[in-house]
Amino acid sequence: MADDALSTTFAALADPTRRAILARLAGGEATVTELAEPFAVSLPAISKHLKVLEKAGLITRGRTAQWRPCRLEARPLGEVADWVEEYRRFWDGSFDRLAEHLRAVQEGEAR
Amino acid sequence: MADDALSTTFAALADPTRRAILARLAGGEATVTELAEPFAVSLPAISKHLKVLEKAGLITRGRTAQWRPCRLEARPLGEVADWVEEYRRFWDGSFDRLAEHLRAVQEGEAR
DNA sequence: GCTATTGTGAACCACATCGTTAATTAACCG
DNA sequence: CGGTTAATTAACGATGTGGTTCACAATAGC
Repeated sequence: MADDALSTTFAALADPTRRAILARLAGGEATVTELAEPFAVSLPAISKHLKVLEKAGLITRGRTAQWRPCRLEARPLGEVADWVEEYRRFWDGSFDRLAEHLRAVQEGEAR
Repeated sequence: MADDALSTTFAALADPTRRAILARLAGGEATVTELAEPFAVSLPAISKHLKVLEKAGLITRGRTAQWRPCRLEARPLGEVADWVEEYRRFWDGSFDRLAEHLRAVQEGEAR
């Protein structure tokens, strides 16, 4: 995988388990076992997912006794939002209609 | 890789070459050789990237003589935008300040 | 029909990813 | 100290990714 920040973030988000973990953390901090509870995978698997999320800067982990509470860190999501926003005009309708209008005009000229 | 639509889209975006291809296509249709020109990789490598983008629904390909012009299809990006928007309150500042306020209040009560 | 251009397919390699089980670290508690 | 709980590390396997080179299909144009 490419090692630039945006690629790392997108790669971290390309997994439903990891996105579900983020959704859970949006409701507040949670420990690893709490996060693992809804999934039919082993604890080490969850631990690996958390490491991916941490490397992407999407979570941080504290340390309270033997628990390692995870917190959501959404700044990288802000960068994703900024990136995708550049393309908004291509999907929000107005551009499609404009493009079709332009194509129609062009065909008219060709005739 | 997971096979749900959102995961496929995120995975397709987790590569700077593919994002650059999308950026190029935002300026209009282009052929495979045109798209390959800025990159120091072989044509088959670009062909594979295009296949990934096509499977994610991010591009469509026409067929004019021996050229296969590519077009940007941004609808999946709209889904990405919708997904990330759910988390906006976690990075746009106001929430951080609110959270800190709540923590401060809680500490006050604990004293 | 021959040749050049455009693009894909097949086969292969190096390496990353996602999962497992078993062992290990770290901390609490009686 | 000994036992329990929480979580990570290590080692392994299956599969996917991204790149290569070489061969091939499809079309244009002489």
